Amino acid sequence: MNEIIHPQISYFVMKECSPSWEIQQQTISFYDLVFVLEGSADYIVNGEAHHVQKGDLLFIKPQSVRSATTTGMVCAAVDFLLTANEKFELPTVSHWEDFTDIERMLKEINYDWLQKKEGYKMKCQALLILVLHKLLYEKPHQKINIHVEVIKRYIVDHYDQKLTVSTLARVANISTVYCGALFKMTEGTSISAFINQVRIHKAASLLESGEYNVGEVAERTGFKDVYYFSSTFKRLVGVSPKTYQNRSPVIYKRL
DNA sequence: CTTACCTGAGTCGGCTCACC
DNA sequence: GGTGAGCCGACTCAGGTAAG
Repeated sequence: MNEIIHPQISYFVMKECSPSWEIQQQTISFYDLVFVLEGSADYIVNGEAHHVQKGDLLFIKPQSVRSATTTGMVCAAVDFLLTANEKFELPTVSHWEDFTDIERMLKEINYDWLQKKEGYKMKCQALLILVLHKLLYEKPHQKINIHVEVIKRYIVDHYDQKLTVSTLARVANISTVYCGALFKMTEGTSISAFINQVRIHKAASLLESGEYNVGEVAERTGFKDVYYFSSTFKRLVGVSPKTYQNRSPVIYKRL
């Protein structure tokens, strides 16, 4: 699957489909995404029947044969194309417990698509990429834990400062031990590992910039000890900070 | 001389588990 | 959702080597 794709929206609609609505059997030449916001519908995709209802996402690939009927449904549908070397894969049907974010973005696309003001295609394309990113990288049944979100955002905003679990627990207003356990359970990684990951990602971009030496990068990313920074960087990235910097193209030259 | 890196010892905070 | 205890690994510090 591509890390970045450039979907060209050919058709977008957000509408209420009456019981008389139907799609005749046809082979499509585009990607078709249908998000059911209310009601239900019966789709047949490549000979396979799918009953979709509120919260269901239907994903149909190009060259698929599809037909559909409904007893009444509110849905958002988007048809899009990718360039020849781009690919996008999702299950034909997936169910989303919490689709408020997706619905909000689809409504935003609808708002701009209907107005067709200058630059609307660029904005709709960007919003569709956000929707596709969410569909691809978030699990449909994944519940976002508000405490963990608060902790992660605090870490990203304060990675250059001394961060302890007790500080983060206070920020999230939960106990220290529970904080660590909750984070591990939700994210699958420990808090300290997450902090290191954020710091090393930031360090890598500072090194790439060529503006700072290894010691300055260590200081700017919250590492008190440049040697500890160096060993952590090497453990996570695979090469020492200096080697990494030397391999990166120069963006800024130090004076 | 400066910078980067390595190693070993000691300390302390975080993680896990059992339990409430 | 929270606590206590024990273990372990992350981290610090000091001392050293190597390369430019």
